[in-house]
Amino acid sequence: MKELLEILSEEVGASFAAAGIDAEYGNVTLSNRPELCEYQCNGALASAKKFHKNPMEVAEAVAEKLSASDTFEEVFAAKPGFLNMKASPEFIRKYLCGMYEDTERLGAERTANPEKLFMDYGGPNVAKPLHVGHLRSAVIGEAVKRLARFEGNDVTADVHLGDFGLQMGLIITELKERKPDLPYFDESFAGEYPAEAPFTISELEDIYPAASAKSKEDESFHEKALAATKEMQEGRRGYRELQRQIMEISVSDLKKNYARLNVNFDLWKGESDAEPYISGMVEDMKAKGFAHESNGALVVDVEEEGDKKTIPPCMILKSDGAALYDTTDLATLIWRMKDYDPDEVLYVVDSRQELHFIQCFRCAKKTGIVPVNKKLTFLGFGTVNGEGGKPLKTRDGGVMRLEYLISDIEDAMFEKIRESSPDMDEAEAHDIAKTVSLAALKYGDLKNQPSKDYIFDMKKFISSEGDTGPYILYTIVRTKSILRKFAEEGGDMTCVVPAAPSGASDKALAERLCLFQSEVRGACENLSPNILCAYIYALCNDFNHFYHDTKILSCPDEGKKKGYIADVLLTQRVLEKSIDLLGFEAPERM
RNA sequence: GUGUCUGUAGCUCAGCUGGAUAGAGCAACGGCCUUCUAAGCCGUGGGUCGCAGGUUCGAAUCCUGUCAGACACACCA
Repeated sequence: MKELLEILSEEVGASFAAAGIDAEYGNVTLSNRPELCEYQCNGALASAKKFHKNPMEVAEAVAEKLSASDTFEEVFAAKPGFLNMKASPEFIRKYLCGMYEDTERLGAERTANPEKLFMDYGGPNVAKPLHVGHLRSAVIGEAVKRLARFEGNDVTADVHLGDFGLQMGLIITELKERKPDLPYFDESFAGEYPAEAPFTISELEDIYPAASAKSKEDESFHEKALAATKEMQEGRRGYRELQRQIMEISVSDLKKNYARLNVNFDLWKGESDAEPYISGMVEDMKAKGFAHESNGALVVDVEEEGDKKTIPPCMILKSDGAALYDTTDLATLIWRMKDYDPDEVLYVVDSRQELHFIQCFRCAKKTGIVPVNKKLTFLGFGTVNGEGGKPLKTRDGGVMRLEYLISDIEDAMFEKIRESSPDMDEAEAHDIAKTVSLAALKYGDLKNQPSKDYIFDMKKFISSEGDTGPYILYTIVRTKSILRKFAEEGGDMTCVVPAAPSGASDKALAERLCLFQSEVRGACENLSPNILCAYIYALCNDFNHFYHDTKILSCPDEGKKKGYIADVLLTQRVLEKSIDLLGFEAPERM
């Protein structure tokens, strides 16, 4: 189906053309003065300069033309030259029917230009527990992925594990100090390494912070870690085996955590998967003259004309010859291009890494790793702050682990449920707490613009008042409850059909429903799930208003009642489809 | 120091390519449950859109300057 505003714009545009003005001035938007009208067009004002016509006269001429249209119930010109419109109930009914018949996509068309998209989000480091910093990448990335797929794009999602950098050297060095007798450290060892890893996930989680702290104080420890990193990268057998073991243990733990967040990846590749491409890439860059030495390191200049500030060169190898994040990110692009040949690679990463990606992208294009016609996109997100605007920390100032954050919000939600429904079965209350708290967390994050920092306020997130996840879910639960009751009372769902809205609140609801596809498209095109959040919040408001305004099940007029039920059903479908795209779900009751 | 981003109600934020009296939510105050889940709904108060200029019929939105804050500036990722 065409988008509602597109249909209206075309019709208004035709009237502009008939009045001798370019049809594109007929662009229709939602009204910002709902008391006056539902839709407006400012084209007459905008065209005044170019066509040297009195905007008011233009608006009146267009209104005159449109007054005969079945699409509009009312069209009038206002003061300086606004064109104000109301859609006819019959037009709305037809549009709703179109959405209603398409149970899969609710009338939303796929993009006319589907592309092959490769997404890089998540970005956890192996051996380091997930912390709040990983939340946004996962949550935003997952939503963007689902939106892009819904729009008809071919999307591959890669978690891109951090498993090839200094943190591996730190772990190896620390482990060597703790258990020096392990065969991994014996260079002359030629036998089979044990199948069992020499550590558990919780040991690993203890080793990394200890090593990290040590390397900051102890210069020699730091140097050992650097050396170990390089040896691991160069393929020292025992270290590679350790790296593999660390990976294996971490990945199964990470998968659990991401599953808990309802976040899924197609690929569980890591930085280390780029290793086979590194030496060839370096040689190629040298041979073609892109790379040169600078202060002992190997770099590629990426400055371009028009830069407002000097962009530091992209570093390919450190002065000790080891790889670093530029190296693996570039070499990773090699296999992504070779194996997947995407039209676009999209990175959902902390915005503080923007400069790094500018360097990488330029270098990749300059050296031919990525053809110039492909898109490399950086979607940077802001920081999660605590109250007071400083980055969220634990009470003792440490990094907030993601699983604790999730548990805390789940516990708080459970308490809330116990208070409001003391009779509910405890197991069910736990189930619901899980579903609702995840929605609270994800919606609380996604409703913000990705690029902006936001303040994490647990009380606000789990509140069901205002623009929150629980409020959205509560509204969905209401729709389900009505539909359940309708069926229980013997209502026949198969002969329910949308009706022309007859009152103010059902018309407002109906017209909001009609906007579904344009909002989804807007969210997808702008990489902004917050647009969809704002839409479903408005839809929930409209629905709740309608709900309080209307006797639905006890409506004496059978025809009207069927129309109301259709509205409820369509509301439910639109909301559930939307939250599915955002990456969470609703319970049956709450 | 250089660059990027942010500055809208007490708090947290929306405001699309400039358009009609700047919108929500929270908090405050006041109403609404014998009727489909009150985790809801309705209402009241609250703003010189950081500041100063400029562009024009018209600016929160565009331009310049200025103040304040956040972030980034090659061998961590």
